Amino acid sequence: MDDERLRPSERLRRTRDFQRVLQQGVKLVTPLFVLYVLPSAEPRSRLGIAVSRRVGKAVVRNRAKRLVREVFRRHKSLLPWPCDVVVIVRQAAVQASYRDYVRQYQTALARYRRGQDKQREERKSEASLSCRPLPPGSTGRGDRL
RNA sequence: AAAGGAGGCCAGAUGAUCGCUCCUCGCUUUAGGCGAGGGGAGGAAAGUCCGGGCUCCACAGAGCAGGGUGCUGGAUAACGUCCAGUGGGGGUGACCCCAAGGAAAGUGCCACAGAAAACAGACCGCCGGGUCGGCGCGGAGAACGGCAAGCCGCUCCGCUUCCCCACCCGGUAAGGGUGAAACGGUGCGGUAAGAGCGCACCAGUCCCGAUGGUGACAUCGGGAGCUCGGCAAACCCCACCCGGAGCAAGACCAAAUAGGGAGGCGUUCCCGCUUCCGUGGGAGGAAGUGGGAUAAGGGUUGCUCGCCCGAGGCCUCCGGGUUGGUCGCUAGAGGCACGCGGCAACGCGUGUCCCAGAGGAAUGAUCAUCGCCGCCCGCCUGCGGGCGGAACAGAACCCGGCUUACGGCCUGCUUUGCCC
RNA sequence: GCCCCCGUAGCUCAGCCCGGAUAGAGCAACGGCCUCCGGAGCCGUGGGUCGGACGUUCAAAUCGUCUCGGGGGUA
Repeated sequence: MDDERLRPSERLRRTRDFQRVLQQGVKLVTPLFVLYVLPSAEPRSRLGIAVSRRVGKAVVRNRAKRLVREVFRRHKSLLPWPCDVVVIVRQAAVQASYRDYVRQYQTALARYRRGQDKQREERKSEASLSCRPLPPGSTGRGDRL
């Protein structure tokens, strides 16, 4: 998975998709942005970005989106399986550099993987279930708490 | 050198790696993918303050209302923009600024202060005249008071030329603390006092004429004592302009809901054709279809008229579905160069170039080198090394302006200071 | 894209249409009275670039233009 491209099919474009990820995904808060991660049935991970007008002017918002897109594109291997990811950029990200973005993204996804591994082990001990590491939406909703 | 003021230009460059998007070509193909080549933010892309193009609105027609503009001439597709001028104003100057029609069409407002704030009027003042006036003067009286017969206060009568005080009548606007603004200014004459009442000069206004200019206007001459305050970014008047909406305009394709519920209004007439019924043939009737006139109602984004649409139709409310794709979408009032016309804005001609088209929304990230600026160190005063910095800001249908934000460079200009 | 509203004391608002000089009201703040103390009540006090700039006017919170910030409607 050393693919560093970002095709149109790897982007979230529908309001429905955004709503689903925001409601059912795992929320990961960092100083620069808020990540929502939800495992997906699609062959590839998809990215959606939201930047509020309160963050800054058009130039500032566009730059934030580009940096987030770059981080996602360069670090796809951090996701253990295909996921839909929504990134909500916070105001503190205005002054941050590309390196800051990378650092925050890495730590956030490390936290995500640790949480998922723990869940999987619990589930394995309860009952030997499917080998496919693709949790359905119902467990995803439970992950938020 | 320092301040100032005008105009123009640029918006770091090159390369590598990893990406995004569009176009062309080729291969492959189920959407799609791969390869090659090429294009990919701005001077303001911004604010949305104006003006157009373009598209649609069963036509855009008239009047009213509403909005806008406001010296002149030109430029332009158009403008509230630009250019050239006129008239004002500011600055020592280079230069800059001005919503700059009408206040002798009308209405309204001008706080406080002040006599008075707008066809003038008259508080003080000045002047003239008047009075059972006061005051003054003269005479008389004796009741009352002071008191040494007299005299004074007092009472009555008469006079009053002048001066002073009060009041009344009239003249006048020279002077008057005020105020943002006070009914032309100065001087002389004149007068009871005064006043454009008269005269001289000056300032302004209006009228007439001449000359120059397309014109705004300028200059000159003559006349009228005409002196008529300001505010129309107060209402308003005059002249000119404005149909409405906006690319989410609009066109097509696909999908979905299923002709959903409640209330109200109207459910008419004429003509042609076809079929059927009827009949001796007709008249007539029913259904379908095409056209016309209307009704209810609607459109004409404020109102009125007018116009237009309009027969299982229209209006209002509630409920439900879709909220995907393609086109519009970038070749244009286009850029650049040269020539010509014009003071200029700009126009014309020729040649040449094709120069962003996204759609949860592309144009990016990292690194290196060079160039620029600042600081520090070495130091042969030119170079080397290190660190840091590089503004405002991101196309969303397209143009022309305006305004606002902002880094730097260049050109010639003005004033002041110093040196030669 | 189109359209609208707001900005005045620490806070919530008047005043603006139709200009006139001390810009008001309530709450809050501060001081005093009252009370053993506090609250409530009563009396008093301070606090304003009227979002900013330019203009019109004798005079601007008010009128005009530009601008900044905040909020909303609509397809």
